Amino acid sequence: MMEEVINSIRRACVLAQNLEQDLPNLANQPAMMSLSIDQITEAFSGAKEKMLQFSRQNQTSDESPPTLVHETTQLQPQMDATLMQEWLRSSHALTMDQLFQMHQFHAARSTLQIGEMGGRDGEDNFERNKGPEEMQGINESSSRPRRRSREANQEKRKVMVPAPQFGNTEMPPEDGFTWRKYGQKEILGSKFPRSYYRCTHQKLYECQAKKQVQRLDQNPNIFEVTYRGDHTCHMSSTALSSVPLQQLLVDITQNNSNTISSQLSPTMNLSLHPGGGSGTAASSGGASASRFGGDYPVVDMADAMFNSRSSSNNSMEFLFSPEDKSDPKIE
DNA sequence: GTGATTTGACCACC
DNA sequence: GGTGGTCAAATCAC
Repeated sequence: MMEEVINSIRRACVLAQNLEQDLPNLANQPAMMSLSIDQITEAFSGAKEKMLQFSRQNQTSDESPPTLVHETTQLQPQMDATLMQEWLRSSHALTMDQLFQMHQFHAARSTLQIGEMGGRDGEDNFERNKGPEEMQGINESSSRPRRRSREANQEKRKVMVPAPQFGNTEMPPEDGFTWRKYGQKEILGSKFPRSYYRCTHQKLYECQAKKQVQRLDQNPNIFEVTYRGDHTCHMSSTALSSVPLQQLLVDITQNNSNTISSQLSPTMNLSLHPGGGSGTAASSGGASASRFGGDYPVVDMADAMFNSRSSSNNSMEFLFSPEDKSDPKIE
C-alpha cells in the first residue's frame, strides 16, 4: 500500500520535473502549463489520498497506536482527514503559486499573467522599493514612516498548520524558514492573539517575507498561517533547499505513515538540518524562529520542490540532483 | 555583547 | 473612531 503512495509521489515528482524543464517552452502556452499543473496536482492528490487511506487503515487495525497521528485523531476529532486534506491542498496551492513566481522571475518579469497564480510582480517590486520610499518618508517627516500598503493585502497565502502535540505547542510547526517575531496583537473576535513574524534575514537580504500566525478559535490545535511577500533570502542557509532529497525520501520510505504524525511533534523531528541549522532565533529562547522538522513527507517534498529558492533554476535538481544516485527508481 | 522576544504606542486603512 | 499592522524601547536569553 505504502509503495503505491511512494510511486504516486514519484510520478508526481517526475511530472513536476518535466514541467520545470518545459517552463521556458510553456511560457507562452498557459493552457498547456495549466494542464501540466493539473496533472501534477492530481498526482500529488492521488498520493495523498492513498496515504490517508493507508493511515486510516493503520488506525483502525492498530489498537495501541504508537504514533502521534493516532493520538491526534483521538485528541482532536476535527483534525480529521478532511481537514488534513484541506491543509495539504492549501499548502499545495502555495507551492504551485511559488512555482509560477519562479517561472515568472526567470521569464525576466515578462507580462505573462497566469490567472490568480501570477501577477505578483507588483507587490514584489513594491516591497523591494519600499526601503527607499520609507527613507524618503523619514526625511520628509519627523513621524515614523509606517505604511500598511494595499499591496500587502493583495497576496496572502493562507495555510492551515496543525499545532505540535508536544514541545512548544504555542508555536506552529516550522516551515523551512527562520522567522523573527516583531509583534503580537489581540484580534477582535478571536480568542487567541495574532503573532507577526518577518524573515530573520530581512535586513541582510532585504527579505520582505512575512507571516502571521493565529490559532483558530474553533480548533486551537490548528494554526492559520498567512504568508505575505517572497523570500529573497534564498541564498541564505535558512532555505529548506538545504534539505537533501535523500532525507526526505527516507522520511517517506522509512517512516511511512508515521511521518505524518510525527511532524506534529517538533521534539521528534528527524534531523533535517545538520549542524543545528542556521536558525539563530531558534536557539534563542526557542521562541518564534522555527523550522519544519521535515516530517511532512508529501508536503515537504512539494514545498522543497517549489519553495526552494536555493537556485533560480535548480529547485528540481536539488530533488533530483546528480548526486542522488542512491535511488535509481527516480528518473 | 549580540540577537530575539515582549509589549505599549503609533499609524494607516476602513 | 475602531481595528489591524508595525515600530522600537525594554527585557530576556545565550
